[in-house]
Amino acid sequence: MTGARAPATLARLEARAADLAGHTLGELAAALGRPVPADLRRDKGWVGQLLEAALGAAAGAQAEPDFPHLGVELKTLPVDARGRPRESTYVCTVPLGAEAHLPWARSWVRRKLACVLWVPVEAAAGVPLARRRVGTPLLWRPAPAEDAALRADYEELMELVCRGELERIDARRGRWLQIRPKAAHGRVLTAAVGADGETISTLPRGFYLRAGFTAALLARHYQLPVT
DNA sequence: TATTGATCATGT
DNA sequence: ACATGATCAATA
Repeated sequence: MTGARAPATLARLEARAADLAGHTLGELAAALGRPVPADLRRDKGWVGQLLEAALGAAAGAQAEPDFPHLGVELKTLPVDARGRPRESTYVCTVPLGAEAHLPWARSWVRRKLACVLWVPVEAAAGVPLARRRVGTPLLWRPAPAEDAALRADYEELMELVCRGELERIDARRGRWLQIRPKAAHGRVLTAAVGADGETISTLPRGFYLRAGFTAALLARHYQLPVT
């Protein structure tokens, strides 16, 4: 078997995700008949894909949520021994053309983050991949304050994009939402609008949620210490 | 050690 | 080329 069937309801999805908590990636892989790579260096998406299969997410669907009928996006979250996120979370590509003018309410970012099933996965250095454990899942919808904070970042960043001032954007901008390169390698180019309205070629960028944002989400839900 | 900028695999 | 899934590795 390569994966489970998609849960019919939100309650079933949550229940299935809850059942995964406490199990190791090795156990999941064995149950699904998938080999465990020695490390993630050449297979960075392995953990996410394993959880997709275990939960019955639609595979290879583009520009669609992982569970289209439920409107739910699945995100695994690598966490340290204390349960705090180790990495930022990729959200989506930054629109550099006409889509760049979309207001927050209709933006790609907001759609992606409308309803997310976060699944923490142990990722402490030194713990072998097969022995890493899955944590307790969290189904999340942005609270009004979270939505407003993300909107502020989005508007600040996208204004620069719209003005053709992409060069002024680096990962330091944005309180919670940041923009960073997102490409197979540094020579990839995509079309964008320049400062004088002309078409230019530039490195594709992606929106990422800072680890501090996801840390706050988990802390609020699980009552972890906020250090 | 946290963060930024670069990169890996796969499918359409 | 761009979407999915992210982590790696150099730097601050």
